[in-house]
Amino acid sequence: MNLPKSEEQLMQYLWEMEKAFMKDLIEKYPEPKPASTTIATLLKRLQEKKVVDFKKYGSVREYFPLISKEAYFSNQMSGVIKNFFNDSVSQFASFFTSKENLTDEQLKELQDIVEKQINARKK
Amino acid sequence: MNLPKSEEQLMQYLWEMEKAFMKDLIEKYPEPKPASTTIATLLKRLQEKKVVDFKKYGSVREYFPLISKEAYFSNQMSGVIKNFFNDSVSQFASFFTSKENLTDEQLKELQDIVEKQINARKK
DNA sequence: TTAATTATTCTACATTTGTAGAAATATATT
DNA sequence: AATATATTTCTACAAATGTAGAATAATTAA
Repeated sequence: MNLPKSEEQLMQYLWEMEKAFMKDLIEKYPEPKPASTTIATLLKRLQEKKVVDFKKYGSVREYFPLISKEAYFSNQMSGVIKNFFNDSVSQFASFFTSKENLTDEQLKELQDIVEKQINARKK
Repeated sequence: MNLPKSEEQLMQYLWEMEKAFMKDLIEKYPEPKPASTTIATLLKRLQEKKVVDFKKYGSVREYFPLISKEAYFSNQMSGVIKNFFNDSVSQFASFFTSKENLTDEQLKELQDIVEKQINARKK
């Protein structure tokens, strides 16, 4: 599932809020907000794509995501890694740590994270 | 610069070859190959976008990328990281190491890479 | 040199995406 | 109840994308 930018943006807000009514979503958008019908269209399309659904409270709809940010993100990453690194995660990691503008501090953090992860798996 | 899938695929091949004639590009595509005019169209569009250019050998054109895979990739990553991790690289790294399907081995590799990187920066 | 092959440009057209007005509904407010 | 407000569906339309045929120019092989 590869959503277009505008829909992804909307999903971003929805993931953040977990569930939301139209007006909450509109609020999320920074000025200049898109027309409410634009948001409605996006919601409609996302429903068609089975990415969003809603629960009805009386006649009010509360929208919620059908796929998790994690799943979606993982998928995105897999795509990038496959495309750019021949499916080699370590090749990617190497690139990432060297080229991506990590500060020394962040690099330390990463080291920490990796270590924790390794330990977590040991047991 | 965010290229559509089909153009990105072509760039992928071009990056791999560094420079190429039409026929080399066509060869790269797996069966069933797209029509050659399709590839020509993509090349044209990429030229308009200033992402690809060519050198003329007589009347034969040798195409080459105007932006590096690294630059393009970095940009893609920044976008993903910004979108999904609030611009926090370490948050991304954390997610990456835990959720992404890294094998233990790969994780070790990553540890190694990080360490090397840290050492490389020390001096 | 003539026919076959290759490369390039133009044109075309169906889909998808970005955006939003008009109309219909439902809800809240005076 | 009458009006203003919010929500939703429909319709619309331009731009971007995916794909490729027709026509043309250039190159090669018979």
